[in-house]
Amino acid sequence: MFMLDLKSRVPIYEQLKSKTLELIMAGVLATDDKMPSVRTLARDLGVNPNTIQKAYQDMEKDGIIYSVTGKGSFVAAKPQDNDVAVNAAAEKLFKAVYEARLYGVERETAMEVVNKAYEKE
Amino acid sequence: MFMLDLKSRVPIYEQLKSKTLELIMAGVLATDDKMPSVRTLARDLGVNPNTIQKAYQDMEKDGIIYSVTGKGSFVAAKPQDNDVAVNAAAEKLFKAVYEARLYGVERETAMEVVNKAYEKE
Amino acid sequence: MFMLDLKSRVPIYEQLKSKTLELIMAGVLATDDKMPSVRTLARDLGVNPNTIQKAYQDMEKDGIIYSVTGKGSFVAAKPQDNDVAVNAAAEKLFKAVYEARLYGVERETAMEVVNKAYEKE
Amino acid sequence: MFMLDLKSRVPIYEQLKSKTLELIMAGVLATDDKMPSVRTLARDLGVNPNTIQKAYQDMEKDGIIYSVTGKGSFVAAKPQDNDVAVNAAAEKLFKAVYEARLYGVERETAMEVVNKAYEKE
DNA sequence: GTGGTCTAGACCACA
DNA sequence: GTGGTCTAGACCACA
Repeated sequence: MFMLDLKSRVPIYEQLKSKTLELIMAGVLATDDKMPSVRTLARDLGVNPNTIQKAYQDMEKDGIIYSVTGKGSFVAAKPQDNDVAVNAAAEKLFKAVYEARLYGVERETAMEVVNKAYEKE
Repeated sequence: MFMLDLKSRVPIYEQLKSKTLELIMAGVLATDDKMPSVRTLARDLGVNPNTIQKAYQDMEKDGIIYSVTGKGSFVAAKPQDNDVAVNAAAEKLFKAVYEARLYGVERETAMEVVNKAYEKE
Repeated sequence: MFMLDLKSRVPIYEQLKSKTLELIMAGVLATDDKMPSVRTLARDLGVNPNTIQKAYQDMEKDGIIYSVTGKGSFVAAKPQDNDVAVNAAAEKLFKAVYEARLYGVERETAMEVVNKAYEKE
Repeated sequence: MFMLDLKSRVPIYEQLKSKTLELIMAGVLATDDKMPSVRTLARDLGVNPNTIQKAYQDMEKDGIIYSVTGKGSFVAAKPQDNDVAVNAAAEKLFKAVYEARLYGVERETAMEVVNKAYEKE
């Protein structure tokens, strides 16, 4: 379920975050589903538990999962349109577009980039 | 020319980078134009020379300016389409769009964000 | 582990970057391993924290490490062939070879230089 | 003779240096040939005289040309194998190769890069 | 605790 | 004069 590319230059914890988000958006992981424990997932993926821990902490901070002491981590509510997380993502996007513009990326090119990112998969 | 907002939460050196890029894209600063010296600009803006130095070194790494020891700093060529810098900016944009999508930002919202960033000013 | 030559003409922050890269390529530092904190390393090496900070920020820009505010700095994935970083390095190399050629360095001499650089150590 | 690409992101003064070196290595410019004056060349190329001045100063420093006050600039001796300039170029090359190696460029790849740079043209 | 930004200096090589 | 490196601090947000 959480198949990652350990050889990619994308940090493992980033991949895990993306993967989890994908599974949530696709409906595979539903609200309040239990996430695998840090140790279990670390063993299954063959990576350092600290790495998993970091991804979980990041996701908790981003409101993607929540943890209950002694019970584990669980999937939080699916991001909705006026969620804090979605707005933060839109804000980040705005900065990226603005900087791309400064570096000479044309509006049309930016639009193509958006389309490419949404068509993929 | 390099008016900055010293009270902004945006780091001074980031503001200086953006401002310089804007001036270059607007044609106010042309290729090989001399930039003010680190010390001069620091004095004029009322900030520490190290802060200006950091901005200049960042810009040199990004290929925005080049510096000649003992002579000063100069404007590098304006970024062109197909340029390394422009492509890197487009690449960064793609990642930002992709992540925004993962967080549930709709394609239409992304489009609006792009338009907003290009309309400004 | 990070033994540096403080008396060398090579800047301390450059030495630290090279050393870190060497440790990563040698497998001593693995992906997601925690780097010593800026202050800890500064104390251990007997240099100013700003100097370490500069090295760390350079390395983060180059994709060698990544830092999480409040948590620390971590080793990014080992550069792979076809990586952006590796390609950028090859690009830089091409320019250096081309310029050396312009200055009258013969092909054989260039080859020797390459062998010398790869034999060392 | 000194046709440059004013739209390239390579600094004009760098292009002028490279072009001059090429012309010298190709035998088009011979030792003690007079270089065009800074003002003449600036007018012919349609660039700022400061840019030409910078290129000339760099080339004089590198021993590619020499200037006689009141008479102008002249082509210096063609770089020979044990020239200071050639050795400096080889030294620069060594550093570039070493850094490329650190970033994960394989020896074979480095060799290919060398061959590509020498085959071109 | 962690990294990120900034001030206020010093000294260096290069021209 | 110019940029480049470095020391010795301070204060900030984030966890």
